[in-house]
Amino acid sequence: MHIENLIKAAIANALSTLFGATFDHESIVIQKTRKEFAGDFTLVVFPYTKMAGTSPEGTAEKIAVELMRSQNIFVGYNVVKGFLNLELNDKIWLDHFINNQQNKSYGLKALDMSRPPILVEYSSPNTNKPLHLGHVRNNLLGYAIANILEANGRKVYKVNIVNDRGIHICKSMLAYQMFGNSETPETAHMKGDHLVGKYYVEFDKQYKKEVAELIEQGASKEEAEKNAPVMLKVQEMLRSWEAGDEAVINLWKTMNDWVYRGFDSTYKTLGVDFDKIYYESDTYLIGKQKVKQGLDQGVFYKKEDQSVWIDLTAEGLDHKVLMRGDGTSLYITQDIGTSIVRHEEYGFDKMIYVVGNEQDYHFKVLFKILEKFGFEWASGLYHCSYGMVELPEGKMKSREGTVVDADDLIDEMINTARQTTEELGKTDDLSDEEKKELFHTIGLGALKYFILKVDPKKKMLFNPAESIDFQGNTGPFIQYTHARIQSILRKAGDFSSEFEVLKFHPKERALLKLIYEFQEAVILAGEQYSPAVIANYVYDLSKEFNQFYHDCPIIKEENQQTKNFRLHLISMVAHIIKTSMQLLGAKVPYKM
RNA sequence: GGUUCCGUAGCUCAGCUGGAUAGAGCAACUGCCUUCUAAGCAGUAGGUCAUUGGUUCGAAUCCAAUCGGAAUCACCA
Repeated sequence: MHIENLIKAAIANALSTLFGATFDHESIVIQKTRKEFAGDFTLVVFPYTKMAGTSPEGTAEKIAVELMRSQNIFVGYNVVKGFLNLELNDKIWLDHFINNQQNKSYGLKALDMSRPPILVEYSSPNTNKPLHLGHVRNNLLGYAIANILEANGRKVYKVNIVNDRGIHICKSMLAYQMFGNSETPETAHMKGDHLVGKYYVEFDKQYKKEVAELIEQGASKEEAEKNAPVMLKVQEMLRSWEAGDEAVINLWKTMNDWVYRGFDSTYKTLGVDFDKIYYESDTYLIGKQKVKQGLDQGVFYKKEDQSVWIDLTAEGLDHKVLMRGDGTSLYITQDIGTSIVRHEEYGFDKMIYVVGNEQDYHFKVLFKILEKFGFEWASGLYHCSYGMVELPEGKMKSREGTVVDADDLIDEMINTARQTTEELGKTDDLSDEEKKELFHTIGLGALKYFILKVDPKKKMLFNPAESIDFQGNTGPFIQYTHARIQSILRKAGDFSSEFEVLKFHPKERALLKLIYEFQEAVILAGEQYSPAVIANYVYDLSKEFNQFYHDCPIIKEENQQTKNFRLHLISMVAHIIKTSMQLLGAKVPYKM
């Protein structure tokens, strides 16, 4: 950061000298010079042509001459139309490198515990079926965003809200009662979440069958859907649950436990975790309480049928129902309660909800409601709205069986990593244990990078065939680059900390610049809640390293000073690659 | 229908608050491994930045309209 400030200050001074008026550093806009031109930073001079009273070229020339006269951070310049390309003194790059190369937390800010924490809510599964590709994007985004915010110096707590109650889980429970024959994950040899998911599908099958039968007997579609025996039974079951019926509650606990064990295993292989897990069955009552309180405060109003509403028409939104006529709670009821509880527990000044963009409206309403309650912290709520994951054949539909299961997907990635690695045969000397770990690292690295490299806000297309590609702009490419550097460092053994460089190779300079830019990438990623910024950065860095590797000898370099410098340079590149991948929640191998 | 988001190479994506000749990867074609890991590097080809207007020294980027796509507008989550 400081290099840019240095340059801006120099330019501001030059402008003042030339044109009299005072210039604020902030008002100076410089950009990186495009690589087809000589130079490091570029000043666009069009804004100053009027003041200079001459052509863009003339203006640029004037500014350049003054800059060259007044300071020594630039060693050269060239003017192309209205663009002044400035060449920085190599010493500036070198100093930045030397000052930071030993810093293990380069690019990361120290935690500032004097500020309130940030909460990041992600994952938020329903407990009636296993996790799928959509949840994978959610989990990877949430985990990475939490890392990135922490890298920007903020204490972050990762929280999860599990939607463990409601009609969806009752459907699985009912189907299990009907067809389950008391099987368990152990006897069925299935992960608990998959077993419960199986009965969710069973319910739907049975329901469709009954609806079809009723229609055949002369019922209308609506009647059939409303009166199908399993539908009536499942509603009955939900009422029993709310009434605390012991048998129902026990079954609910048992099946949810199966699901949690399944989720835990998926979370573990995925490498994500939480500081606190909230359960809807605990928080929905608090939400109801708050809604009643809001009613007393006059923030909400009640209709004749006893349902509770809020009027948001003045805010450009609509009327929104907050509690059913029969007093039961809705999704938003629970969210109101949960946010208040969380603020009491953590005193956060910011809470990020990582939730798909299909819920944009929901969060607008939620934030507005909390604002109307008068909570100051409501202004710190942010919906990190990400796009849906689509398959080449279109949207995933659980009922049509087109979902990509998270566990299957992970297995497939790890398998492909194994196959590819074994074909290349570079790691035959690793132990079985090491190989297992390596395949996991590469498979998940590929998956995570593939998903995180696209801007969260955009919907993304997941093509199974392409996602398992390990060449080009992929996780394994970046991991490979890291392994390559480590291999060189192993071969180099100990090397002197002394080095001196008189003139950089263009590829060396390019790497030094990218090293400098890492700090900016971390900041930008934090501001935009976008792991993609880090992903794109680390890809550029890896690509640049591979070019350098191709063009410049390292161990074989004869000049000892240059060789030492290059070894230090690539150590730092490797460290930044590792750090970047860690921010994304991915690991790097030392050999692959 | 109302609101919101999106439209960049055959495909998947970059392109930061407006700046130079719009960049990568995949797919296609062509070179480079007795030399630090070829999961690499280099090259060829591929574009009316959906369309039309507007704002200005300058627009893929900002504004408007049109076309195309998606989400949402439930006493679902």
